[in-house]
Parts: sequence; C-alpha cells; structure tokens
Amino acid sequence: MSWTDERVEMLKKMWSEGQSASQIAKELGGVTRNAVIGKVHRLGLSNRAGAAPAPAAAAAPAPEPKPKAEAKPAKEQPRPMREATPPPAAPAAAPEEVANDPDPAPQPLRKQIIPAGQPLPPQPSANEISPEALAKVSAIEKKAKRLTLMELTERTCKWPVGDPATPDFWFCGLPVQQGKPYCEAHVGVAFQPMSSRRDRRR
DNA sequence: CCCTGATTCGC
DNA sequence: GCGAATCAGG
Repeated sequence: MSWTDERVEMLKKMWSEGQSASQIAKELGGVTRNAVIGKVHRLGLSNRAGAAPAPAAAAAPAPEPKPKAEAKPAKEQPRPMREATPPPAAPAAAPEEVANDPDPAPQPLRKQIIPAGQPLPPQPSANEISPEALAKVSAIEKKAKRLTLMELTERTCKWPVGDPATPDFWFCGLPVQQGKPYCEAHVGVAFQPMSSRRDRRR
C-alpha cells in the first residue's frame, strides 16, 4: 500500500479528529500504526493542533512565524536527552487541550427520549445504580471511541450506546478493564447490584 | 499486559 | 519517502 492522496487525506482527517495511530491504521488497512505515525511525522502534523478548523478561511494552516532562515533554533540535542530544559514559557495560561472545540459532529443532545416500543440495549435504565456510576458513564461517553461493531476487539469496551436502529449507535470502545468486556465506567454499571437479592442464601 | 506516540535508521 | 524496530511512557 502506498500513501495515495486519499489515504493521506483520511490520515489527516482522522489524526486531527484525535484518532489514535492504530485506529487510523486499521481504518486505512495495509499499514501498521508505525507507518501511520511515521507518515504523520513526515507530514509535519505530529502536533495534533493542526486541526485547522477554519472551515471557510484558513489558507495558511501553518501559523509558523517563519521569518526567513533560522528555522531550527535548536537543531538537536547532542545527546538523546529527553527535554533537557523545559522552558515552556506559557505566557497566559497553559493552553492544555484548549484548541477550541468546533465540534465537527453537531450532535445537539443525546436524546434521552427514544421512541418506545423497541427493546433498548442494556442501557443502565433507572434501576438502582448509583447516580455516581451513571454520571460516570455519561461522562465517559464523551471520550468514547465510538467504534462500530466491526471495530471491536478483545480489548475494547463493548458497551452499546444509542439505539441500534439509529445512525448514531456505537460502542464505547474504550480500553476494557482487564478481562472484562467493558471499560471501567461501564463495568461499574454493568455488574448490577443484585443488591436486594441476598435472601437466596443456601 | 495493554496501549500511546516518538525516534532511529536501513532500505 | 517509507516503516519496522525500538524507545519512552501511561
């Protein structure tokens, strides 16, 4: 496989979406995550900030104030030292994960009211699960990998989200908790209580 | 152990 | 340019 225009584009897209190299590799097929990472670096978009939202503007996705020469102030450390001097002269506040959030997927809200009638997935209905666990789950859904059925692996959380009969149905996909089929958050809510069932003693 | 991205270096 | 091997870390 070679890096055709299409493939590179896919790569750029997914990378800017925050997909991991391995996921991108799987999506593209024919390449390993190493290949993806290598390409990413060669393309010079190792920095995920290259999201370059600006849907209408943006002709210069390279806000590199490249005066003229002198593009490499610090060539290379003579020794493979890992950050010998961390001078992050962060002027304002640490722009940790700032990068605006254009929210490419304009999904207003996760409708809670789904057309009744059809059986819903395991969904943690309002049973007797600790509100905290529920909150944790809904919070985790924001970070979910949103995998499709085929993308699930032995180690991706298989918790279904949404209505299977709906376009936005996906699986959590976060790393499972050793052995379990779900991620930590979902394990917590999956292994139900059975609290009031201790009378079955024998 | 599983995973992540980063780097190196022979091809 | 490419990417496997390796590295460094979570």
